[in-house]
Amino acid sequence: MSIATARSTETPTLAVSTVIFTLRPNDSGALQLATPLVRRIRAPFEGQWALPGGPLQVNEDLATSASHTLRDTTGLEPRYLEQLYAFGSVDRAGGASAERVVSIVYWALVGADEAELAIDSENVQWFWADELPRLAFDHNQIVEYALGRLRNKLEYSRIAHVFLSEAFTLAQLREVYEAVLGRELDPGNFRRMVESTGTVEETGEVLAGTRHRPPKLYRATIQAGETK
Amino acid sequence: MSIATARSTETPTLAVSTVIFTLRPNDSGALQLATPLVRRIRAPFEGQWALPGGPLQVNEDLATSASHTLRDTTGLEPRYLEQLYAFGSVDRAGGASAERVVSIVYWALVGADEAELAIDSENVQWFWADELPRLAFDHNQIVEYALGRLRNKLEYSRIAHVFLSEAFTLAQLREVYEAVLGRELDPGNFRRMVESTGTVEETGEVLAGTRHRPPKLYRATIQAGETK
DNA sequence: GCAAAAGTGTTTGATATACACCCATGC
DNA sequence: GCATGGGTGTATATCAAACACTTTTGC
Repeated sequence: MSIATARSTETPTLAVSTVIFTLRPNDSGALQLATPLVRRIRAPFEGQWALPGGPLQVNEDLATSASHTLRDTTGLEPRYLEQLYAFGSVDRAGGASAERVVSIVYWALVGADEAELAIDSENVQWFWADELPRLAFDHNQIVEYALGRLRNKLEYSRIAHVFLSEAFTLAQLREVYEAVLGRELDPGNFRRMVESTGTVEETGEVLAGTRHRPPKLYRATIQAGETK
Repeated sequence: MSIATARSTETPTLAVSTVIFTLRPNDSGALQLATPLVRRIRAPFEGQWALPGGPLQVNEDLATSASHTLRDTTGLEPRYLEQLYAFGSVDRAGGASAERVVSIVYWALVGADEAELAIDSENVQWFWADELPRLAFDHNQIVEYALGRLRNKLEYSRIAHVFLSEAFTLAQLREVYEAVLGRELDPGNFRRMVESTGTVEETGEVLAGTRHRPPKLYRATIQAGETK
């Protein structure tokens, strides 16, 4: 299992990383999942892209640390934040590092509207979540795992609206589902599904300016944003 | 949030703990969930019961550490082992400790047959999972969380058979479900549910010695035991 | 034969899907 | 008026729960 040969009395280092998702329109105008990565500026994996994160401070809670990272790298606030998994294989650096690092990974969602304001710099760039380059450490696997969790969670819980602004049409909400799940949904059935769960309520307003019948606007009903 | 006042450059300590479940017949003969706890022999929470666990060794994988703990405290091997959650609130010791400890918690299942051989000593005792005393740290919450995960997992995955020995009757399997979920299930519907999932197959044998029609024996079909 | 659990069959209701259709607006 | 997506209605399939019934053993 382990390829580590050096033994020491040192304890493993603890880091917190965050997989951040948002939705952005791609070239053909459809929404697509995007995630920000940071370029590593030192060994191991120097120059390669990696998940944003850093060592856990003694006086900082895990979720707080994840939020911090998000703010520091993108300038954004998470609309949703949840612990994903703790990754700690002895050989997860693939032999590229002597140091043992255990990463507690969170995953976060930010609004599509806010995400447009996100910082893009030489060392922070957004990628399409399904077209990532080869990342440092085991970070490709981690993103895959987070994607699976997001898709799964979308189906049994009701977090889709966090991608949207406060008021939205059901067509917009459906577009979120379709982008995340990667398949088309029947508008009629989708409407019934959403209405039956009681997660949205009408605002009373409609969205004007479309070429056709103006759709009703909805808002999300009160629902706990997770942190644990 | 935090009640910590001291700041230091120290890094948080990393520990791995394990919530261990098995099924044991209670006084009325019905199966009930039991879990082993260890008595703390030093501050904080000296003398109180706590989850088995210990600091993570630099050259040890997370799941391996959890297995180790299980073996050391009970003498048993896990039949199922999965990461539960990383608990790391700054104040999770409730002010009783100056040290910051982040615990990566696993949950494990051991067979009811094996569990009878488990060690019971002055400092290791088995408790009914729903009648625990007040535990050290936030361990009561952790066990509750693990219980929820077990019940949930039982319904959508097929891990119930790990409590049983290799060959079992459907009535025994149903008894496991009933004990974990805490409600009775229709024998006929239960049979169909199990058969439709294809998780069991007939051994060809029947169980003799009952007062009535001898039930068929089944074994679990090949299925991945998780570790990640 | 009778009791008791094993095992089978049938009915019913809830829910998801497919798809036909009407509605309201901009042009 | 007509194109277009918004929104509603309805038939069908699938599946879970309830429950009646038959089978096979020990006594």
